[in-house]
Amino acid sequence: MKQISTRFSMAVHTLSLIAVSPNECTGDFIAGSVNTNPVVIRRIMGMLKKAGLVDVRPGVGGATLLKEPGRITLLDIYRAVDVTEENRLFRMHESPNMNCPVGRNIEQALQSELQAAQSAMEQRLARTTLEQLIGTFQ
Amino acid sequence: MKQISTRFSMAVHTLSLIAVSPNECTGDFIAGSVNTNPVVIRRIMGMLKKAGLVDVRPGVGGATLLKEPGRITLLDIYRAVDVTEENRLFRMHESPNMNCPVGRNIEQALQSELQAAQSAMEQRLARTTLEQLIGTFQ
DNA sequence: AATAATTGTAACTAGAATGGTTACAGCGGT
DNA sequence: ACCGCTGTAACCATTCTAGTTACAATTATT
Repeated sequence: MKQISTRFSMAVHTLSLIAVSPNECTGDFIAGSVNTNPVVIRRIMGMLKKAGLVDVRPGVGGATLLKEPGRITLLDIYRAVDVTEENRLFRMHESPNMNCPVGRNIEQALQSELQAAQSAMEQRLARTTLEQLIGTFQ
Repeated sequence: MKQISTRFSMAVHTLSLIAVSPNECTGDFIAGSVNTNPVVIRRIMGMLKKAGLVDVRPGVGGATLLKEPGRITLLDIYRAVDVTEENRLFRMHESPNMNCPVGRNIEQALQSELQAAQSAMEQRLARTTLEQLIGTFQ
């Protein structure tokens, strides 16, 4: 990956819409605001539903938040849309040469640093709630 | 992207090798330790060279660090291997609907949060030097 | 009961990134 | 001149992305 998928920003956009205008939020309406295909939104809604963030009404349409906007963080959304593999931002090359002192030790040494960096990013995401985000422009 | 390319971890591995055993560090030798194809290492070395981190000797072979290991951070290496597009970790969906209050404002509001999260990660990478990393297993 | 709007998925597509591979030209000591 | 190395170009299979078409299932309304 060169960049984290737009699924994440679309999901934030989607939840913001549901929070701001709880009625009228059908997949097509959201797709119109996000400017993408409705199916893309439905896929994202499915992930948000699976994560317990929203309830989607089949047939009649529309969605509601299952948690208050003040209790949904950007990290919750990030995790919901499954944007990284196995919750690891950094991928490491596999099976380095164990006969080499560097090859033997690099994996563990680097892994903990990468994990720390990933955590720093995630904890920053966790500090912002949907409510705060909406508050900046509503 | 599901994950940040192994180019980064391979580059860290490569520089660690050069720091630890300044002689013998030909592309083939490094590739043997990393366990990949020599061309992959040569490509990475080209990027590290372009970033001013190493000097590679064509013809004769081998590479040397252009900065002390204590002055090369993981962030320097991360930046050198060009692992994200335009230095943006998060990609955002484009051209949301400007007729919608959310669509009109989400970009700027979210962008600053994402930038903050990215910075948190990068600053954590900047805190670790090659010297520290090598120190943990040498 | 029929209708219409909506959700939930499956299947397919074009485009791009990844990591590996072969091939070969150019460099530079010996 | 030789030999080993670097620097690239070209190509490949695989995977992810985001969009698209299609259609079955759901549910309020008529």
